[in-house]
Amino acid sequence: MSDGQAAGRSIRLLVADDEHLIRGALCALLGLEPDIEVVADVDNGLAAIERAIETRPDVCLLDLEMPGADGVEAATRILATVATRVIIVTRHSRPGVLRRALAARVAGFVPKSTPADELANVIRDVAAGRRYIDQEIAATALTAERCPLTDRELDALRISQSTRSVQEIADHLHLAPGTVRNHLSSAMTKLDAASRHEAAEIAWQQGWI
Amino acid sequence: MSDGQAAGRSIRLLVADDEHLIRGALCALLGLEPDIEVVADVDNGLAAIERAIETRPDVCLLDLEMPGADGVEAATRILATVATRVIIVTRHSRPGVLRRALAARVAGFVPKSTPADELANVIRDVAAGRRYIDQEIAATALTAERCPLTDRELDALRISQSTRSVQEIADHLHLAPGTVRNHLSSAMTKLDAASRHEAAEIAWQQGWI
DNA sequence: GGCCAACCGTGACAAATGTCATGGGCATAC
DNA sequence: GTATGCCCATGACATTTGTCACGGTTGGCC
Repeated sequence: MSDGQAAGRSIRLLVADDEHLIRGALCALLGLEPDIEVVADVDNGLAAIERAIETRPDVCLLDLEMPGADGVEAATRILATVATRVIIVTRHSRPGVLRRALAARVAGFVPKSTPADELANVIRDVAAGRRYIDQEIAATALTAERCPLTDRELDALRISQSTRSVQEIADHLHLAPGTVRNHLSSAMTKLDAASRHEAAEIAWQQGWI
Repeated sequence: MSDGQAAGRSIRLLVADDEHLIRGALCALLGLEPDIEVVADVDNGLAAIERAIETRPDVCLLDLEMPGADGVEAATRILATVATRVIIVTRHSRPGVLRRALAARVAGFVPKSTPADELANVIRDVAAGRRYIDQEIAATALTAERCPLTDRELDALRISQSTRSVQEIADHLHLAPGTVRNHLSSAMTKLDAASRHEAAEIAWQQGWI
């Protein structure tokens, strides 16, 4: 596979973003570029996977925040099946997500604050086989320290996001309530949080859960 | 003021959105419409106010979520100075914000899920002096019951957003801790929340604080 | 006037939450 | 082998949080 577009052939692009306004604008704008052709546009992650398999685009432009499957998950499943390249576009770049994305063999990672004409260049770069990671995001990702939490602490935090009482968390994990409180307390200390909710929030921001 | 654009004159538009990618795309796309001319584009609320005063556009398209001044605040200050019309674009439409927006004499209110070509029509409608409120948002705003919280409950919730302990809230309000807990408890009951944080979150979602 | 409802402020009480000290298991280092 | 360090699990303890019952004030209504 690899470079399917020699000079003269246009880049076949799939666009996935759940906001119609933005997706429509992107499609229209990128479609104007002489060397880019939008072959599919969808509004959720699952549809992105399906259409990518159908249309086999050269490049997939995926929003990170989407219903169905988020950008990284969609990327993983697309790349497992189709010979294509993926660019993730994101609004808030939680450090740690970049790590996940790179692990998923994503070729590009840009924030939505990127100017539109620059995005076209990123698409060309990626289609040509290069990688493009936004400077800013890369810097914060490097600065971001590694996750200091243990497995159990992460488990407890993850469940505490969707649950109200410690007892419920304990039930899920088959642990005594005191143990759960202990893990949560430990996580709170490490993250300098005042409550388990805040700790979970921080861990989420960092992309650890 | 009012209808500055008889047939033949193009609609002069200001676009404010903090995400370059989207703003760029919007400007380019709307600029393609024969009867729309983008005369200014900015990335924050304060700049929107300045440029609106300078360029006196027919219509201002403002993102609700912006640094500096949010869409409604910018709209208020623009409309106090310039004879123009404002359309607010939003991602998550908290009910209650619509109320604020209408009170600020905003002429249009649309979600980002609006297709791009429809947005152009909304701009034309608004420029012609009509109003356009998205059906969906209007419906949820009407469905949304009036705020059941009392003044003190709102005070307590507001402060609890930025503060950690009940004691601090009590200090701010010059009340006994027990009193604050009481107000918060009352609010929690009314909003069916399990913690003051959740109650504050709900009140915020509803646009009450 | 008396009655009623709503809001505010307060402290006593019960439940939940977070902290701490302890012990077991399992690696790696000496 | 022993020692050290880390993670896990647990129960006892103190603090924080939410609930409840009470009294005071205000304003509308008969």
